[in-house]
Parts: sequence; C-alpha cells; structure tokens
Amino acid sequence: MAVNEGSSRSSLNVVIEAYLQHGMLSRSDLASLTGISRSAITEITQNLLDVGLLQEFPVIQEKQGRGRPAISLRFRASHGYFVGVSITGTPSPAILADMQGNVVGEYEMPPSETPQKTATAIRRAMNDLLRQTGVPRARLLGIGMAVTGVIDERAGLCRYSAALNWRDVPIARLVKESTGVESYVGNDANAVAIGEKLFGRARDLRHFSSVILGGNIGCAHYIDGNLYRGYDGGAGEVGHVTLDVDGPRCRCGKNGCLDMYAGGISMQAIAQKAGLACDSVHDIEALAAVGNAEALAILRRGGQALGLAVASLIQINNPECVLFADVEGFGKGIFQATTRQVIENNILPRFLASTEIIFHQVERSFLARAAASIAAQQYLRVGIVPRANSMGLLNK
Amino acid sequence: MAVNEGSSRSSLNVVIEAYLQHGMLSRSDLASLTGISRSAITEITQNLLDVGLLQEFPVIQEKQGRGRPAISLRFRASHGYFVGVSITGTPSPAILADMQGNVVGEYEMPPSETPQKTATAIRRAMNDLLRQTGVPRARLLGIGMAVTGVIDERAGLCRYSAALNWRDVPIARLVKESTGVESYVGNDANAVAIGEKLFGRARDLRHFSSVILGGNIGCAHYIDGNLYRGYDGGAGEVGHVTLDVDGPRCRCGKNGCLDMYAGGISMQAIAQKAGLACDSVHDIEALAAVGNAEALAILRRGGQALGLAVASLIQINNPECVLFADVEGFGKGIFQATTRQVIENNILPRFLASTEIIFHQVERSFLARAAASIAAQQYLRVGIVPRANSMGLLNK
DNA sequence: CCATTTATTTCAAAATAAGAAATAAATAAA
DNA sequence: TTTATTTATTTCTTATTTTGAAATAAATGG
Repeated sequence: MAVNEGSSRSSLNVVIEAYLQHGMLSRSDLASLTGISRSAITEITQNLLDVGLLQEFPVIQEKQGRGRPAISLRFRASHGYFVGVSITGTPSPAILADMQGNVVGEYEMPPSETPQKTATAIRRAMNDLLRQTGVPRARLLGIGMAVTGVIDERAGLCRYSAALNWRDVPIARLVKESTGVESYVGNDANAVAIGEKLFGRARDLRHFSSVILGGNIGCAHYIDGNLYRGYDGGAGEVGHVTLDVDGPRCRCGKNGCLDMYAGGISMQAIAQKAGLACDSVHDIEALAAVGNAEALAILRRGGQALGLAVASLIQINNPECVLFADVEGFGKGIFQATTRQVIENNILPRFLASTEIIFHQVERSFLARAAASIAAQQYLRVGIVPRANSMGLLNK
Repeated sequence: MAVNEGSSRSSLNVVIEAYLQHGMLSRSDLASLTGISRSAITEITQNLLDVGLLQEFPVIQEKQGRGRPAISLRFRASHGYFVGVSITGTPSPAILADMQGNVVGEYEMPPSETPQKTATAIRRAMNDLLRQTGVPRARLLGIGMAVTGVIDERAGLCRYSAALNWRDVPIARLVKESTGVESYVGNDANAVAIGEKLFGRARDLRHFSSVILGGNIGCAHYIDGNLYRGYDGGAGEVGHVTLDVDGPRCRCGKNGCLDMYAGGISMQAIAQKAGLACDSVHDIEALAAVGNAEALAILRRGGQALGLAVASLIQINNPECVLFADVEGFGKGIFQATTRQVIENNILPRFLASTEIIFHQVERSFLARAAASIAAQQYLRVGIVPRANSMGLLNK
C-alpha cells in the first residue's frame, strides 16, 4: 500500500503546493485559496520567510482596491539552484535555474552516449555552471533530467529509450554518484508539460494537455493541477493512436499510428522519398508555401491526423487547453492551420467554445529549464526545506 | 479563486477519504496508508466510532499472520441512508441505500417528464421507501440523482438533456424543495464510474475508465482515486470521437462519431433499416449467433469502432482498467469479442500487459445505487458528520 | 481628516498530532 | 504448556499547530 495516498496534509505543504501552482500569492490569497486561517498563514509564511524560501515582493499594482494593499510573496530566487539537462541523442544545453525558474547559466552538452559518459558530462556541466555563475555548491539543491523514453520516475530509472538505446538505466543514481547532488529523472513530454505549467503558457491552468511536435509526437496531461502520469507512467502516448488500421506500419508494430503521419521523422522520410529537398519539416513548410503540391499533401495529411487524434483527446479528457509545443519548426504554416481546422470540425460544439488551442515554438533550452523545474518540485515536495522551529515536513 | 484547491487537510478528512476509497481498513492500515501516527489514528477512529459513522467489523480472517490480529473498521450501515434515483426517459427503480451501499429498499418510478413532476415523483418514492423500510426520516441524509446529459454538479443543474428534453433545470433545488432533504445530481456516466469504484469491479483501482454501453456510449474516468470531470464537466465524451470523417452524420452535427456505430440506438436503427427483426441489440447478437450476415456485420462494425476509440483512450490516459458496463444486453457475443480484439491490436505492447479489459452486465438498479453513493460521498466530503468534541470538519 | 475597507499581526485558548511506553492478542518455538 | 516474538492498539504526556477575536496597518473616498 502506498504511503500517503491523497496528498500532503499539513498546512505548510498546502502552502508550498500553492506556490508551486501559482507562483505569486499574498497571504490573503493563500488564506482564501487554502481555507487555512489568516493567523496560521501569517505564522507559516513567517517561517518560510525566515528560512529564506519565500520573499516579499514589492508590489507595483495598477489595480489597487479599497483597503490595505496585499503584499505578494513568492519563492526567493537565490534560495537555491537546480541544474536542468535534456538528455537526447543530440547536443543540447544544460542550464542552471534559480528557485523562480530563471535561467542563470547555460552550458552546451555533447550528445549523450553511454549512461556513464552522460553522468560524467553532467558533472562537467554542473561544475562549469557553478564556476560560471559563482553559485556556491551548497546552494545547488538538485539536478533534473528530461529523458526521451519510458521513465520510472520514482525509481529514477530509464526503462527504455529508443533514441538513446538505453534499457533499465538507473540514471538518477549514476548522476547522484557522479555529482554528489540529489538527482531526478522525468520523461521529456512530462517535462514540457511541467515547463508550460511553471513558466510557459499554462501557468494558471489546472487541466491541460501539452503535445510535443518533435521527431515523434509526445504528450502529457495536467489534471487537477497535477501532472498525471497514468497507471504505470504511460499516459500521453498519443503518438501511437491508430488513425488507419490499413495505414503504414509503425516501428511499434501497429499500423497507421499518428507518428507515421505527423511525427517529424516520418514526415521527413516521406518527403525525401517523394524526392523533396528537405532537412527538416521547416523545409517542407517552405516548399508548401511556394506551392509544391507534394509538400502540401504531406503537411495536410499530417495535420489531419494530428487534428483527429487531438480531437479525440479533447472529447475524452475535456482539457481547458491543448498546448502544442513546436520543437521541429513547423511555424505558422499549413500544418498548424490544418490541425486547427480538423480539431474544430471534430469536436462537439460545447468543447469548441471552452477549449483553447495554442501553438507555440519552444526554445532550445526549454526542456532543460523544465528539467530543472522537475528537480525543484521534487525537492520542495519531498520536503528538505530546512526547519525553522520544527515544522514537520511530511513525507510524500 | 476556488476554496481549498488541493484536497482535504485535516487528518479526519484524510481518514474519511480513505474509507470512501477502500471501504474497510484497520487502524494499522490507516496509519501506514495515510502516514498519520497510530496514536492519532486511535483518537480519530474513536471519535468516528462514538459518532456512529464507523463500526468495528468482526474479523473472520483466513490469512492471519503472526501478531495481534487487526480489527477492521468500516462505515456503520445504519448510520445513515440515501435515496438514489436514475432519471431517464424510461421507468426505473429508485432505491434506498445504507451507508455501506447496501440496497435496503426499492421502488418503481414512472418515467420522468417535467422537472416538477420528477421532483414530486421522487418525494413519493422517498416516502414509500421510508415507510417500507421503517427508516426514520431523520436518518435520511441525502438524495442522489443520476441524469443522462450535461450536468453542472456544483450548481445542481441539468444544463442539457436530450433524453429528457431538459435545459438548465435546477433539479437539485427542486428536489430539495419538494422533499426537504439535501439533494445532489450527477451525470449518469459518472454515476456508473462511482458505482464501479464503490461496489463494482473497480473497488481498489485508482485509475480506470468506465464505458457505458447503452443507447449512447458514455464514459467516465477515475484518476488518482478521484472522479475526473474535466475542465467544465465534459470529460468522457467518447461517444463523439470521430472514427471516419466521411461516416454517417450524427445528431451532434459531426460525421462518423462512435455513437453512430456502437451506440445501441444507432445499431438498432441500422438493423431495422436492413430489415432485421429486432427490438434490442440483444436480438442482433442472437441473429448473428445463428449466422445472419447482416447482423454479424453490424456488430463487427460496432465492435471495431468501439475498440479503436477505447484503444485511443488507453494510449492517451493509461488507465489500469477499462470497465465496460453493458446495460443494453450485448452479452458475451460478437460485439464484445470484436471490441477486445481491436483494442488488443491497436495499443502498444506495454499497455497490452498492464491494462485490464472487463465487460460486465449491470443490473437495473445499478445506476440508482450509484446515484445514492454520489449523495453519500457528497455528504461525507462536505462534512456534516456530527461533531464528537469539536473536530472541525473542513469545508471543501 | 475621518470613516471605510482590506490586509496582516498579536496573543491566548483550544485542538490536534507525535512519541514513548504500556497493554493486548495472536503465533511459533522451547 | 510456557515463553518469546510479533503485530495491533491504547494511554498519557508533551509539543506543535490552528483558530478566533481583537488590534494594528495601510490604503481609498468622501
């Protein structure tokens, strides 16, 4: 039986959770949001201020009401720092983020090879980032990694990654051993969702799905303000939704998976087979823009497939918003337009009005930043916040 | 901003929640499940025993371990009673259930017409049930209603119901006014899921989806041990997942919705149009069983459609189990076999192993019983449990 | 400048939870 | 049959947490 099923109990945890969810809140907000008495809030926030986790934020509010203005509180940026790395097969930035999620340092990582080499590369990245920024090692509170593949977050394991050719790699332990710093792994699609929630477009949303448009299609859901991982961590496999049982065979063994139509890898392969000169989906969009019929067809077919799959998702889960994170470089082209159109045509009118569809391009460091946030969240939830008096931080 | 976002805080609520989720737990179980100290558990359960909500359960355990045997506790059946009604266009039973979800009385309701008549009919049902069972009115703690359609559970409103031809009906208020008893409404698909969780096949599952095979296809999800309603209560509209953009037009205005292939109403309509003599899908199965090609084709097409939609659901949400509640009477026929087959063929191997697929027939009173449970849950969560000393039950 | 409004704090009282040690009820072994 | 061992539950004291009421603060609008 799991320990502590529901969620945190003590008011302290409720308060920390509220800041993880909302970023900036006055004591008054906290009281009405959590139902905890205002006097208790004063006490709890005082402790967190003493400890240095929270900070009062000089308010320059335009819209000020009648009475005494509220003082907003938020995490104190320099309370702690986290390294974030996106472990993919390609070179990618490692970053150092502060407690507010600001990127304070970047470092270019080589593409990951063996787990051991990756751990070593992360140690180098960490050392360079600390030197570069002057952050003392003691203030480094965790290392977060976003990995493409099937991840067991609790165990800190990469169960399987096709891109890295890893199987059952205890990467969290390896990195912890290499660096001496507490380390956490997460799935990259989940990391994107966490990034969207913490500093992206989903800041104040409690229910949303994010869809990663990359070489493959990834997806993750926030439900009731929390990342939903599924029964055994598999939620979000939209990429393998079947669209046509007679469609082309996917590497997963099934036919007509979404990935075969809308995944960057497949689209490029199809384009190259058709004799188009392209190195990325961006090039396909460019060709379509100048009227290339073949390119147009590929993008339309991809958008149609993605639109149908996401329409299903919307009707099954009724998210407040679906966020497409474009990492491949589709931009505002045919693909996006088709996807939107097909979604609109295939959901019930009631969802049409209430579901926001957002496409946006994400930067190279987005995943690394999100990975750092995973570490920050874990750190705060596991509750290693130094104690003021003897606030018992609960085990989760 | 919502009051009390996360979940309950006080240990009392955590304990009640644990019993809502698991039904029967010893103090020891509670302590390890919730992380609350054993001494606190003793105190809390003592209060709940005093109040009469909990009851010690004489254990006849086969598998007894080493030390002192644990004493299981559970809700005391006679602590309170709830009326449950399924409001559909057809005659349906109203039931009286005790705190453990046992049905202690049944009453046959006429088909619902106007909201006002429905409220009156429910009053009659209530009075008869109380008379019939001898339960004192003071012990009737709530009335729960399961309604087919779009429901705003918080407001106690039926936003829209095609089957009843209702629009924005404040049914909870009407029934409360008519009966003087606190009343709650829920969507029928949600009610089925709640029923499965509380006394059906999903008792110990934290993540599952239930699919109602009725005139239309309904669906609801449990996520992390709680019913997930979606951003605006629309989660579970699997019935309108598009399977073929060129398919037959659905009454929702789109083409090729799942309902058009696998909904009982559509299947019957198709069968009748094809000249088959049938009054129910059960008849179609019977015809298929004796080799009728047309009947076979209809069932196969339906099962194929349902299988594909559910395969998508599984890959999107990774539930532990998908429970099909057969209210139409398909039974163990072609439809079920095809659905299973298609699901298996269209999900990733990793889901094949970890996702349980269960079909089962539900009784006529299942929905009414589930509706009563909705009332019970609401009652316990809102926290009107009489106070022993001054246990502050939190607002939710 | 004063009434009003909203935010935050103070402080004593009450409620709650934890921890250690005691007690209970079983089984396994001597 | 004892006796040791194991697991469950309770008791009781202590410490912590939370509340509620009243006080204080900081703004706006006459």
